[in-house]
Amino acid sequence: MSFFCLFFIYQAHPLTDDPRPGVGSTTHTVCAHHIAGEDCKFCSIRLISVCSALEPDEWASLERLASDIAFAEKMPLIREGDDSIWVYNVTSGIARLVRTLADGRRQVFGFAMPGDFLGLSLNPNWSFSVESVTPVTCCRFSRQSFSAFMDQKPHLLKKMHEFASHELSLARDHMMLLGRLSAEEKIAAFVWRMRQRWARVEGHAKLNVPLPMSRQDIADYLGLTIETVSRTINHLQRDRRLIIVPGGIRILTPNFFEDISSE
Amino acid sequence: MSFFCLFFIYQAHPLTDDPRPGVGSTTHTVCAHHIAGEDCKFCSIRLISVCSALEPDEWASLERLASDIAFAEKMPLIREGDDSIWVYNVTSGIARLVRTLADGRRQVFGFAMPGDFLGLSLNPNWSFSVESVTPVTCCRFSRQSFSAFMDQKPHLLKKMHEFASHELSLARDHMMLLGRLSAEEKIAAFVWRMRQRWARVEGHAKLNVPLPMSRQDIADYLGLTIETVSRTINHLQRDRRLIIVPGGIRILTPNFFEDISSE
DNA sequence: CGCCATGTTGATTTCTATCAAATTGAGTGG
DNA sequence: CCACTCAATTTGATAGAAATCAACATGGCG
Repeated sequence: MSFFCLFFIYQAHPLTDDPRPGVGSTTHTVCAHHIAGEDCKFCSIRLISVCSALEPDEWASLERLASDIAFAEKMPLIREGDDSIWVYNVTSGIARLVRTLADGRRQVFGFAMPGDFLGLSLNPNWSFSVESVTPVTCCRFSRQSFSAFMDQKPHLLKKMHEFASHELSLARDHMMLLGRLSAEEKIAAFVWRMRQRWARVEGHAKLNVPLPMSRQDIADYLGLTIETVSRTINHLQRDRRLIIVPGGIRILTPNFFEDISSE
Repeated sequence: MSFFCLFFIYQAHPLTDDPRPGVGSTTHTVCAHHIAGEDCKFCSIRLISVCSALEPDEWASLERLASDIAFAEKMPLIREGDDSIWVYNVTSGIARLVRTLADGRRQVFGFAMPGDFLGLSLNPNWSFSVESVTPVTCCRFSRQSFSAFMDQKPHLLKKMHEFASHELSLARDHMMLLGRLSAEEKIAAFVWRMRQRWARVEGHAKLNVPLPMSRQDIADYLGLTIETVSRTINHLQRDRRLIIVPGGIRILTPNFFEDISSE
């Protein structure tokens, strides 16, 4: 097993291209931090990521292709249109998948969380951007070598297909939300979805739901404006459905959220 | 090669459950028509479907698993929640992928056209309904046997993954449309998308774009109401962007549509 | 302590939905 | 072949939900 322990400062740009006022232009200059690869068998997401398809003895060969990389918050991991040199397994933190139109209108497709794979399609370039919301760490592979590895491991390909199918299913849920739900329903479904998503990362569901993304991110995810998001969340608080807490919300009436999400 | 030529009348129900007035309750009683399987090498979609992954000598073994099935227009191929006994390759016609909420709100996820595969995820049950818009013919496989066949053919699995990835990409385009485009932009993008989709089926793009689905289907696809769809299309006609023709529209200013779709 | 980003609240506008009615058009039977 | 029927579509008037425009509040951080 070859471990390269050089601490390489990966040059990249903070998020400065956003045309909306007040977005971007942080003082960070260090975006990504390439650190030593860790042993798969100590990996916290090995059981929930695509790697779960592999047998312990196969991890060794995958490790040889992997390197760990860390991103500060609000940094671009991937830019829409870029060649996809790398694919990523998110090991910690949250990133948003986003596309922006020429006039600045933005749509967030989803939030990548630990265990999620970026590059499921193995396409030669990216059709969306990925930006860290919190600090993010990833296990990174070159697309070429990961693809070649996959060709030798049909069970890994099968797992990738399962992940892509699951994403497709979530995408359809989201189309339903965007096309047919009211602002209140969108917020309620979002809160419930985040609760379930955290449960899968943490192993158990809680009524405290961390929402590390900004109101703008939530708005762009739900096809709303920041004002409507703020108003709706505060309205739900006034109705005693939830309480706004630092860094997220606390659900008071789980049934209300569950019913809206499943109807 | 075993060909079963019995003409079996498959019992199924017309679309009668739709809560909206005037939808459903056709006089058809014959839904699906199980007809003799055809030879893959004469199949019109062999080059654009998942079957394109297979070598000519592999078609023979796939044929043994396949049977052709025909549906009249406005018939259910698949009901949301059903066990997925079968998976389908659409060989002709158009079907809509749709989900309906308890209160009747509907979202159309997309339109399946010749070459499209229904059941990419190979999940044991369906998370959406599929209903024929025009008469539809499919090449049908039992999910179990298709899945087993796929396990023997990694290149077929890879093709399935490519198709799922492509669907995911289209799903993201559609999230952008639903979340951030205006009614006029939605209609224009839809028209352009249908034009491109026909081009892939027919091999060449035309300015005449057949739209066999109803205004209601278009509305439910775009997250609009039927009235807004009608008004917007007629507004585009008044602006000399297109002409409404029987069964579809004719594009007059391709650039206008292309620009809106790609911005 | 004050600055700037982020979030909240209020007033008003706008786009699309809703409600309502008229028109078209495809299919049916006389 | 043509009148009739019913569904589908179009058009018009009005309502309503969310966007927009505009302050104002909060809060983290130097």
